[in-house]
Amino acid sequence: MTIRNEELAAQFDELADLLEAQDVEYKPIAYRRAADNIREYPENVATLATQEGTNAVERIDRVGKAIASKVVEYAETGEIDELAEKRAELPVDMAALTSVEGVGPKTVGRLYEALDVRTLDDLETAAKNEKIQTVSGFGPKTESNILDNIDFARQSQDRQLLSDAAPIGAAIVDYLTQTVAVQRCEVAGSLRRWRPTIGDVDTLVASTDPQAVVDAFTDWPDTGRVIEAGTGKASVRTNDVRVDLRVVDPSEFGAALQYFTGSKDHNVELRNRAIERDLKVNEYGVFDISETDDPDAGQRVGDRIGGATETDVYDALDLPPIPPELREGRGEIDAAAANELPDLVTLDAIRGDLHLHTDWSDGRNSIEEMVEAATNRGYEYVCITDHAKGPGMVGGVGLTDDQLETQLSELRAVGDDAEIDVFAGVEANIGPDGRLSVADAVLEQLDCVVASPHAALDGDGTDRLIAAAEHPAVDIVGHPTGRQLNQRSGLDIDVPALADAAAKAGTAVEINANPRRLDLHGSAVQAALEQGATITIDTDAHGPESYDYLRYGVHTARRGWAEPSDVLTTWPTADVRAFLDA
DNA sequence: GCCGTTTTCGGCCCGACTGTTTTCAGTCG
Ligand SMILES: Nc1nc2c(ncn2[C@H]2C[C@H](O)[C@@H](COP(=O)(O)OP(=O)(O)OP(=O)(O)O)O2)c(=O)[nH]1
Ligand SMILES: [Mg+2]
Ligand SMILES: [Mg+2]
Ligand SMILES: [Zn+2]
Repeated sequence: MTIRNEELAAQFDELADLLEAQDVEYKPIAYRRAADNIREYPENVATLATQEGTNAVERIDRVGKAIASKVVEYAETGEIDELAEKRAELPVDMAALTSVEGVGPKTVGRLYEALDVRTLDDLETAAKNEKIQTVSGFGPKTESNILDNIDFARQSQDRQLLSDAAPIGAAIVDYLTQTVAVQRCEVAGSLRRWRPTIGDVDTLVASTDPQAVVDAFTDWPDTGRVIEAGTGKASVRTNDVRVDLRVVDPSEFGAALQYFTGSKDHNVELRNRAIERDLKVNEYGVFDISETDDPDAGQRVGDRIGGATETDVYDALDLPPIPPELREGRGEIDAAAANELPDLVTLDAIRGDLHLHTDWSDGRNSIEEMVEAATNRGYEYVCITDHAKGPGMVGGVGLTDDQLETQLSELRAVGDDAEIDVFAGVEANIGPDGRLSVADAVLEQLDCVVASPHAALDGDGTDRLIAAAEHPAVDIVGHPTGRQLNQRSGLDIDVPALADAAAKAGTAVEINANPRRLDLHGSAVQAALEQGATITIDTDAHGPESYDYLRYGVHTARRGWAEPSDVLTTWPTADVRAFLDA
């Protein structure tokens, strides 16, 4: 069983926390940055470590010799010596304890030393028995806050789906916009960057009366508990999610929007670029501090260069504006500096959808209804790809080879009457051995074959998917990992290897736009494009209303640096037909 | 521990809020 990047990253996050508890400087940050990059790496890092050694691992940004050798150590032995030592010195359930709001590594360290607190249960007992307030530096408020927050920490803390968080963001923006003191209000954070999952809803307001805005915010009918409420910043929890608010003066809105949109890594990189230029960037603006004695003297020291708009901020750093979807600290600042930012794909550029279901399998509508809805959306073509029979098809919904041939004639008949082009396709299952659930003789008659995994979604899927991508009849590898957000992580894939094979075989790799999937995700798309792969954005709609998933797919493509020409479904019908025929 | 179109050593983003403290540490964004 391979070690997932997530598991590997968690080791370094824990080591970071243990070191921070011991007042070690800088290393915790170094380990966390490395952990973040390992987590996002488009190949399995443990496999890389075993097969190619430390040099290959050191290619990961922020991973140097020391961390690379620890990666190899973990991949080979399942343990990291230094981590084991630190755990012995501080034998606590670090992840659980720090999941309590307001409890960080230092608190964990001190409560272990003073009260032998190792687990959430220990923490609860200590708080209930009023032991925590006896520790110096802690008081009754800290103790009761901890007690209040323990129950929440015990619940699973899933991130919200983008599609669930978006309406919450719209609701709070709507509410705040009606507040008199609010001049402008925008969603920021991961929601503005279209991350597939959202930790909290970040909202930015421009106002000259911050207190009034914070008051309105905590009075919001959806507000459950107020986590904190200061003069220009507040956080609350609704039933579903945490909502953060930041309020700034209208003249500072751009700098604040830049700050609050993030990502954190992007902000740090941007601010470092500022330092190189004797500038300071914060959420209030860009400041020239070359003539300033003490740049740390306050938030607005130096000569203000700008900050009314986001473009001001980037401009002051000699950069073109960077679209929010790119702001993940994955090379976008270097690309911007070199004027090599991609010309990102847009919703308008999409001309069709190549992965759709009807009531011939598990869809809710007829072929005609799906085609009509696509026509009304202004599409130039669709491809109907009902499930073929096979593993993972619940209740035997899939079509047999005979049924597929029957449906093919039906699709041709509908196509003859339709205003748009109707391609005949199928969604075939990719078995664990890479074989498809439909006979080659049937596949060859169809215009477009989507091959995708539906069962046995554990472990490494690279060989399996490459086998499918190289099948002569296959045109698209659909939802490649098979992940379901918050449910299952799906197959582990060496994305560059899959993309390379797909590019050579003339097979497209899908971004499945269903917001429960978003598969491939942004950084995988970026890796795939680097190998020259063609991407297709499909909704996998099982009814006309699901065509609206498209926007999640398009923004995921943008997160993967995709330009229109990279995306098959922006191509005109004739070019798509040529791609499918080839 | 990591990193480098001024560096292979000397820096490492910057600020708000809370609770505890009598001036700041910890946590979080
Ligand atoms: N400069 C700087 N900005 C930060 C830092 N932490 C957070 N931010 C900014 C960038 C983030 O996108 C923004 C909102 O913070 P969040 O913790 O909500 O992160 P974000 O929304 O990106 O992800 P999330 O889905 O909420 O986990 O605040 C930091 O340490 N330094
Ligand atoms: Mg957020
Ligand atoms: Mg936030
Ligand atoms: Zn499907």
